[in-house]
Parts: sequence; C-alpha cells; structure tokens
Amino acid sequence: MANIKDVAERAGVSVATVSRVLNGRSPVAETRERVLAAVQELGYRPNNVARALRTARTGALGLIISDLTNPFFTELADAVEDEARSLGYSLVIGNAGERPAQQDDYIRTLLDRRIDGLLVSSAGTGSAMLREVVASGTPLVLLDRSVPGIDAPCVRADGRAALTELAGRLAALGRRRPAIIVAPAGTPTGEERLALFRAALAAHGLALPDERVGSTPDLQHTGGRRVMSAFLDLPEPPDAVLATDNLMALGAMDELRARGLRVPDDVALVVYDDVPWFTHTDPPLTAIAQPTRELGRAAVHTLLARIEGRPADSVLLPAHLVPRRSCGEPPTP
Amino acid sequence: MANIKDVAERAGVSVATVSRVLNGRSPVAETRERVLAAVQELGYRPNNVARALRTARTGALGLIISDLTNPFFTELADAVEDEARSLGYSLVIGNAGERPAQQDDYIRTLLDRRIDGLLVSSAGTGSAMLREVVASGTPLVLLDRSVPGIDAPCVRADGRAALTELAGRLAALGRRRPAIIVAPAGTPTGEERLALFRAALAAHGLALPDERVGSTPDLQHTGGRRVMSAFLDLPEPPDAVLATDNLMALGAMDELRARGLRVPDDVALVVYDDVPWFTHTDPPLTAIAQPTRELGRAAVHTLLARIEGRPADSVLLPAHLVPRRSCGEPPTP
DNA sequence: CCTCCCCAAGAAATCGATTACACCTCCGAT
DNA sequence: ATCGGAGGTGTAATCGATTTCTTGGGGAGG
Repeated sequence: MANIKDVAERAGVSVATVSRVLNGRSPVAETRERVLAAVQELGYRPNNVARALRTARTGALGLIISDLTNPFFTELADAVEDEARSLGYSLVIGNAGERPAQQDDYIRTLLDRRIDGLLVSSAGTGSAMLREVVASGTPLVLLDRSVPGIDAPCVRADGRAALTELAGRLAALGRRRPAIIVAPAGTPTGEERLALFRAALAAHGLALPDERVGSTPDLQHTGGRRVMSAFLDLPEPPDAVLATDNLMALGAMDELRARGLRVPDDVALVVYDDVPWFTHTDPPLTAIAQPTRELGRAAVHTLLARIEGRPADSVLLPAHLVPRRSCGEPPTP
Repeated sequence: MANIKDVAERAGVSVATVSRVLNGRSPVAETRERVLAAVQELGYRPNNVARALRTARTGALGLIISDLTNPFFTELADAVEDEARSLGYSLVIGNAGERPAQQDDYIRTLLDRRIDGLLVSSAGTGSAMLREVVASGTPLVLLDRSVPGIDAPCVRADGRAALTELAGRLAALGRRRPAIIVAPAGTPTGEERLALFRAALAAHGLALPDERVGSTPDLQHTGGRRVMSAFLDLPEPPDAVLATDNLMALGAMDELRARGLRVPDDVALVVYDDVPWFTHTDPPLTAIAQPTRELGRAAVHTLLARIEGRPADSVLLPAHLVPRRSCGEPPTP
C-alpha cells in the first residue's frame, strides 16, 4: 500500500506538504492540485495507526455491553454505534456476557488499544478494573447501570413515573398481591427498581413483602423461571408480577404456561424494557419502555464532552409504560 | 501512562531488553525479574498502537453486519466475537443497517484502521468496495451472504435438507398452495432459497408459481407485511407461507392478524432463522434454524487461515427444520 | 595463556504519520 | 534601499514499540 512518502515523491513535494494538504492546513491551489492528483493516482489512504500514534487519538470509542444477545442492549449498542459513527468515531464493541471476568479482560484490551473513551454497561459489581480506567485518565461514561464508588457520569432511565402509573393500574384492576423479579441485592439498578416499585405500590395501599421479591444472580431465562416457580409455590401466590428484564420475563412466562396458568387471567405480567416483538407474544406483553436510542445518543454525547474536556453530568431520561394485554388491559388495536 | 522507556530506566536496562523480556525472547532469569518488577511497579502496559505500526499487525478483525437489530445477526456477531476473542483478536463491529452506502463507508474506515482481516455479511449487492478490499490485500471472508464476482471464501448455511423436509411436511398436512416471501431477484441468498424451496415442493407435486413468490427490497417488518397483504388479495391465496427472514415473518403475521386470519388454521407460517423467543409467539413459529454459532466460529477460523496464509475454502453447514405449531404441528411440550 | 565462539544486552534504524522550527521569497512600509 | 512580516515549504524530531546490527564479556579448547 502506498504511503505518504510515495505520494510526496510523485507530487514532487515533501511529506510535510502532503500532510498539510490532506489536513486542510495550507491550501495553495497549485501545490494542492498536484498532491491530490498523486493521492488519486496511487489510491493513497492515510495509515490511521501511524496517525494515532503521533496524535494520541485513535478516533475509536469502546463499548462494553453486558449481554449482546439481550434485545435491549442490542438496540442500545445500535444507537450508540449510529451516533458515534455520525460524529466520526468508530466503535469497538466488547460483549461481557454478564461475566465480570470477561468484562475486565475486555476493558484491558480496549485500554491497550488506546481508545479515546469508554462506555460501560457494567456486568455485576466488579469495579476494580473500572477504577483502573478512571486512574488511567481514559474518559469513562457508565451506561444504564451505575456503579457505586466510580467517579464517572452515568446515563440511564428513570422508571419512577412509569412505575407509579403501573401501580395505579394494577390497583385499579383489582390486583392485590404484586411481586417483582429483580437482580440480587447489591446491584444498584435492581435495588432502585425494587424501591421505586414498592413505594409506588404503597401509594395505592398495596404491600410488596419480601416473600414476593424474587431475585436471581442469573439474569436470564432460567433464573426468571426459577423465581416464578417459587412464587407459585407460595401459599398466597402473586396475582401480578413485574420482571425487571425481558429474558427473565420469558422464563417466567414459560413457568406459568407449564403450570397451565393464564396471563393475565391468573397472573398479570409486566416487563422492564420494551422489545419490538412483545406485540407478538401470547399474550402481548405490557412493558416499561426505556428510551433506548436516546440513552445511546446521550451517552455518546456525554462521553465526547469528557473527551474534549468539557464538563459532563449524569443524564436521567424518563421511561414510560406501554400497556398491553398481559396486565389485563383491553387488546390494543 | 508509563512507556517502555520508563520501564527500561527503572530496571536499568535498555528498551530493547524490555521488549525482549515482554515478548519472551531472551529469558535470563536475573534481568527478567528486574524488568518484570519494573513493569509491575509502573503498571506498564504496552501501547498497542505503536506495536501495530511496527509489526503491521493490529490484532483486530472487522465485522460488517447487515443489521445489528436482527436477532439472527446479533447471535452471529456474538459468536464471531466470542471466537475472535478466544483466539486473541478483538472485533470492530460495523453495522450496515442494510444500507450499501453505509456499508462501504464502514469498510473504508476499517481498512484505514488496518484491521488484520474482514468479515462481511453484505448488505445488497454493492461490491465495488469489496473489490477494493480484495485489491488491498486485506484477507476477506464473506458471511451468510455470498457476493458474485468477489474472490473470497464464503461461510454460510445450506438449507436444502431443511427445505426438503419442510416441503414433505406441508404436503403431508394437505397444504396445496405454498408461497414464499424472499429478497428481490439479484440477491444470491434469496434466489437460492427460492430455487431450493421450489425444487423441494416439486418433488411432492406442489407448484410455486410466480404469483406466490413475493419479494421486497425492504427486508424488514413492513416489507413482509406488504407482501403478505398482496398474497391475501389473490383469487387463490396461499395456505402456507415461508418467510425467508424473521423480521419479514413478523410483518406477515401482523397482516394475518389484522385480517382476522388464524395461524396455522388458515395459513401455515414458517420462518427462516430460529430465534429464542419463537417459542413464545402466538402461535409458536416453525423455523428453519441455521447453525448460527457454528457459522460464526467457522468464519473466524476461515479468516484466520487466510491471514496466516493458509488455504481456506468456503464452508457450507446444514440448516435444520424446527417444527412448531405455526405450520400445523401438534404443540411442542 | 591466548584465541575463538556464543550469547546477552545496548545502540540505532524503522514503521508512517504530524508538527515545531528554520528558511526562503515576496511584498509593503519606513 | 532596507527592514520586517507573512506565508509557503522543507528538514528533522517525535510518538512507542520491534528488530537488526554491533559490541563486550565469559567459557571452552588448544
């Protein structure tokens, strides 16, 4: 592949001039033409590796995503990618697969590659490596999940309004025994969702006792199913369940189906995170929709602010409730 | 951040020695210890950008995916990422969003970043840039979708057996008027699926006339819905439809539902690509499952073979049929 | 005791760009 | 006429690693 020296020779100028022309520094028509012609003829493309070494800017952002196969995170990644690209950055995606060790491994790799900034939707609570990121001076923004003790802005959704509305509807529909499936204590996101839901229910005179708070470290299908099974074995099983993740919700639904129970007749089901195909499930699922694409965009902007040394605060965007049949609503058209 | 010079000074050796120790070249116990100690104390990490410049190897692979929000490609990307990582490469993902222009843009960026190799699940037929990739000497492997005129190995699934089985079942279930929703003529994948399905049906005495071949350039939800609508307006509407993409299938299902038709009673529906939540749709969807993860793995291995100068052939892995209720099977447990 | 060889380690070139600095030329002002 | 400034261009330093070439010291063999 042709390099800048070849171009310089062909155009009869020095490499400095070529560089200047290409970076739009000193455009003297005549010289400029010759250089651009040479670039054309040789099909020259600047080597980004060399450029990055010299300028200490790679033009790449890193994104650590907790689980790429989870549709919520997929859409998030897609939005981040879009926004980064439109701002001239490319994106290196690392999929933690909900495994803290793998996440650390990936962060390490990204730091070694000298990405300009890092977005992390953290798996678990392992923050040792995140502390290193901060120490290394690499701009960091947390996404969707905050991590205590890490000094970095966090971009995420606020479920308060949606949960308040949900509690009201459940109460109005006559549900008396709500339950929640949530990430284990110690995960900030999980604790927050639990607290907000509980408070919202209390406002309508509904209690959320500990026996109807089910948690599982396995934030997947099987975890959701196991928790639902435990719920149904209670002397007074719940008549409305909020699953704080879409995969767990599917597991829960499997368990209900396996026991011959019907949604929403026997148990209402509500899911955190809306996904396009929720309209196609049986029954269509009521969801708490996070503003996914906006979160992605905001995260990129916040990160860029940090990269450029501008001040950057945390961002909180409102989630909203999307009522469908699974919580006892009339079918949507 | 500490660099190799700092380490050298601290250990009282030259940079060359540090480099050798770190790359396991000259292991003299005593010197080695001192260097490693210095590395520890300074928290030194080699700068991959500098290393890449010198060695002309970045240790990164590129993956162009036609649509990241399509669950099939998500799983594919996940598998590729896993495999690449386990082999010491990191992955830069570019999402073409089914737009050829964006795809070209991304390929350009990846080439400029001097990735070691490129995997492309191509959007559309635009192959001008792919030709450039080949010309640039960057190892290239096509994934899922072959591109005529591009001299690169292609890793994809073979639907013959699955389609043959499907045709047999449809015939046995008494379906007489099969139809297919497919990518427009000119896309190799679409044409192949059409030809295979038609041949398989013919073996059971079923015809697939052109009026029951619906295509749409929009490989998404709306495209699928439009085609299904046209089918249903035929004097003799189909009684079994194969959608060659999962998003198009959802669109088709929406149209059926909107018209008050029932699956599979009125129309049987079969989908290309299996997705975890197909068991949760109403009704559960019969699918032709591609060996997604194996495809991803194979693609990485094929690419690595090319990178290392070993010969690499195209790979064809068998897809298989997963019968569920939407094509008239008994409910699966 | 001298020579030769081998091996470890240092010095310096190199990868391909950007950029500080020096130089040269041309022009206008004093 | 001379000086100063400005603008364009070339020379060379630089980024941080790897790698080639060179050097020096120690051990073995004569």
